[in-house]
Order: sequence, then structure tokens, then C-alpha cells
Amino acid sequence: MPALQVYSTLSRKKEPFPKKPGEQVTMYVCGPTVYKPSHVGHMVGPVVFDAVKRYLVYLGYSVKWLVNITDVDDKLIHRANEAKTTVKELAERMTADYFDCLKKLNVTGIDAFPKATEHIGDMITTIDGLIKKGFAYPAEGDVYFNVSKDDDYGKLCGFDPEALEAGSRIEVSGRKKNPGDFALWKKAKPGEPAWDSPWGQGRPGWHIECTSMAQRHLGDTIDIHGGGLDLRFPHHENELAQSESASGKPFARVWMHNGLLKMGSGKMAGSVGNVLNVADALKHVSGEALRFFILNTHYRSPIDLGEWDPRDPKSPTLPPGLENAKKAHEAFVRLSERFDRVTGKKFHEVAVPGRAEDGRKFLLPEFGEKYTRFREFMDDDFNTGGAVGVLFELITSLNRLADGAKLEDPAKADANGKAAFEEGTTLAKELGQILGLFFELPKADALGDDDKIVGGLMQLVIELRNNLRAEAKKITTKDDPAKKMLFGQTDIIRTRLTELGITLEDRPAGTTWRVG
RNA sequence: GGCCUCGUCGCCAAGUGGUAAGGCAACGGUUUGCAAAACCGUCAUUCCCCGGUUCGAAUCCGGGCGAGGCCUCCA
Repeated sequence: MPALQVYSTLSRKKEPFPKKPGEQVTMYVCGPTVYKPSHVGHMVGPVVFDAVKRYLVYLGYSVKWLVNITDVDDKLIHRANEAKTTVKELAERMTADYFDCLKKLNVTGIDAFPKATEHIGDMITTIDGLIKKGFAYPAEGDVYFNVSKDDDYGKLCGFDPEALEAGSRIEVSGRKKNPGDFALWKKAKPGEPAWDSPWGQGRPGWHIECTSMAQRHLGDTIDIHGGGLDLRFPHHENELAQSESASGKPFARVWMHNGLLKMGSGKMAGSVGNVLNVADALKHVSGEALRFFILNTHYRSPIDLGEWDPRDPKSPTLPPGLENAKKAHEAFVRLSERFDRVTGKKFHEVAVPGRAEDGRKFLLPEFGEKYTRFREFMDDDFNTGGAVGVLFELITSLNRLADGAKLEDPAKADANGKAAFEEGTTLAKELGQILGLFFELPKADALGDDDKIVGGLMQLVIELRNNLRAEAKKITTKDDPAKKMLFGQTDIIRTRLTELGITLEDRPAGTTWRVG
């Protein structure tokens, strides 16, 4: 197996991953400012890095992953004023929404969500240290970072500080010594949330929370720092500058930036008005299918939802990209259902290996080939798009196997074929889990008794319909009117159910039904 | 204006020097009482265009055209 390679924004090339399996990896990914409900774009980073963590754990690393919650800033303050509520209440409500979205997309790997407001003391300590070292200066209640004191400022983005100033449209505050200087601490305006500090009442600047929280929870040097490509500048550049100035050590061994979500030709943004909230998308597509959509593309590329305008009433319910992903994802779910029918076991209860193993032996060589190629894709800078392709190839060969060995028909099923199918499907589950795909549709929430009634009714309908089918099949004369009439009735049942959104599937071992 | 990406089948997408994965859609077939699902087959001699390097390029270099991102809050 080739060693894991990761692309770092800092060096602009793929590098060998700096740690060995068995060691601990620390990961910090910039999280949301919780002032609005999460849109689909907010989920890209969490899903991508959740897959990164799952794969690292699979390779034998122990991973500690933090995502910060920015619960105080200008946008929150404005929004809370608009909504006639407090910053605290708004932040708590939107944080809950964010957590709910993560859960629906199977993002379970985040170990902690430090909040900015809970680390004000740490930030003051960091800022104070920067002032004492001469990297920052107070000015009329504000504190600024002095970019001219930082020799390698601009190294993350490859920006020349001089050029930056020339092209800058930033309105230069009179308090700044250099146009590129940025606020570490902002003096409070009346009515704003504020904390006491050596420089008077105020609140932290945008970038400082990440420095203080990362250093407090993960140490001065973290292994992976992640975030959206749009955060590269100024946020990560500034975060990097202040962190390394404060500690005197490298801040992150690898910088990973995920591509942004596009809607057809342009980016998805609140200012364009073409945002798709996660909650709205989930009305029409499962969280797992949405996750699949994100992981189907390499994380550094932009992800395209396709041409779609939520403001146009003639638009379909989902953007083309999600519609496509939804259909494609069904192949995974059907495989798990087929596994249940064919083996009599529950796919979702089958145990799978949780650790990588070189030189694995399988009943069929092609399983080994899929396993190897899946890992090669993941080793190559977490190429989930390629890995998903391998998963589809595996599914096709498993279905071919099940068809060939007649596994759906208990009377004709081939035992060797069944054993191979079981092993291969278990492998598919193992690989799917690495991506956080469990091959399932969301369970209906709190249907309870209604669920049982629907299930019972469907059994009844299927039984009655199969009685009619059996009678019809007894009549061997081809054009017998009675036969036609009986099949006509069975087809009416199926057609009407289809119109209700229920699909019947007649199989050798019996009839199954599903919604959709 | 400066910095940086990207342009692969109708759509999405992997592939970054060795002769084009995969998904969706479409068409033909097998299976089925008919369907659904599944399977088989067809579907890019070609990777925006023009040059160059090389035995060999979608992959490297130069130029052109087109799209996007960042430089201001943004995952």
C-alpha cells in the first residue's frame, strides 16, 4: 500500500502525511457563525472532514477533532436586533439547528465544539502575549495585529503584503499602523455584548478565537487545519500569523481547504438569494444521500448542484445534482435490502472490520481488487469521488453474483455464491462506513403505532393480491377472459399503490413494498 | 487592477506522462403474467481551441477563448 498523501495549501502540493498509524492526530476545522439556519454549503466541510477522520481511524490513528462555534460577532448582533432577540438566544437556536443537520448527515466524528464566548479569557491571554512580544498594539480600545512585524505574513495564500495593500479595498482605519493590520480586540459600542479586558470593554476580533481555542485544546501545533476555500484569506492567513507569532512554533502541519458549493454557474450565497437550507433539502432527500452527493466529488473541487433557482416556482423540488444523487444512492439501499432477503440476516447488524489490513484475502479475487483500489483512492489525498466509483463497481458485481447464483430463490440458490455474496456485501458495508454511508434511508421519526398499522395493511393488500395472482396463474389458457380479469385486478392494485408513492416488487420468495 | 483555480460523453464525475473509472439519463436485450428491481450490451479514437516538448500528453510548457473563487462577512 502506498502511504497516505495529503495536499497542503501551505506547500501547494501533496505531501506524505506527517504522522504514522498508531499516533494521535489533531484536527481543527473552522465551524459556523451561528446566526442563520445552515444551508447545504455549510455541510461540505463537516462531511469531508468526517470522512477524513473516519479513514484516519480506519488506518489506525486516534483522532481528536474540534469544530468551533462562533457565537458572537457583527452578523449575530445585527440579526438578533432584527429578530428582537438576544445574541445568546439566537446563537443557541442556530447551534441546535447546526447540530441537527450534522446528525442527519451522519457527521458524528467531531469530539468537541468549543464556543467563542466560553474562551474570552484565553483570547485575552493570547492577545496580551502578542502585545508583550511586540506583534500587536492597542489603539483607542481596539487591539491590532501588526503584519509588518511578521516576516512571513502572506505565506499561506502566497500573497505579497505590499501587493495586498495596493489592491485592497479595505477602508483603512486611522488607528491601524498598516493597512493589512487586523483587529484582535474590538472596542464595544453601546448595547453590544462586551467583556472586560485590559483595554476596556469589548469583544474579540474574528480570527483570534480559532488561535486561542486550538492552542488551548490541541496544543501549539496541530496536525490538520481545515476549512472552506473562502476562509483562506483573510481568516486563515491571519489566524496562522497570530498563532505562530504567539507560540513561536508552526501552527498546523497540514492545511486542507475544501471546495465550495456551486449552483450552476455561480456560487450559492445569501447575497444572491439562491441558498438551499439543509432543512429544506432534507424534506426531499435523505441526509445520507446528501452526504453521498458531497462525497461524490473530490473535496478540493467545487461541488455543483446544477442549474436551479429556488425562487422560480417552476423549478423542480430539488436541484439536479441532488436529484441525481438521490437516485444513485438508492442502489446502496437496495443492496442492503437484498442482503437481508438473501441471507436472512440484517445488513445493519452485521459486524465489519474497523481497521485496515494489508494483504486481505477474499473468496473472490475481484473483492480484493476493489478493496485495494478503494484504499489507493483514499490514500491519494482522500479521493472520495474515486472511492465511490469503486463502491459502485462492487455493487454491480454483487448484484451480478446474486443474479447468477439465483440467490433470490431459496429453492435454487447456490451455496458458494451465497457465501461470496455475503462476504462481498459485508466488504461494501465496511467501505461504505469509511465514508459514513450506511446504506440506509432515514427511519420514519416517531411513527410508532401508525407504522405498525401501515405495515399490517400492506401485508393484507399484498396477501390478497397474491391470492388473485395465484388464481390467475392456475389458468393455463393464454387468452382466457377470467385470467385477464384477475391480472387486471392485481395490476390495478399495484398501479394505485404506485400513485400513492408505494412500489410493489414481486420476487421469487415473495412480494416486497417500499415507499418511493 | 492583483492573486488563484478550473474547462473530460446530454448532466454529474475519477483520472495529472503510457493510451479515457463510476453514477444519472437514453437506446437495445435477459428476467417478469405484466411491472419494479437487477443483470448484459450500446453510449467520449477522444478530453475548450492553437502551437510546442516527448517514443508517447486529457495529463508538462506557451498562447488564446470560456467559467469560477479570493482580495470585504462567508463553510
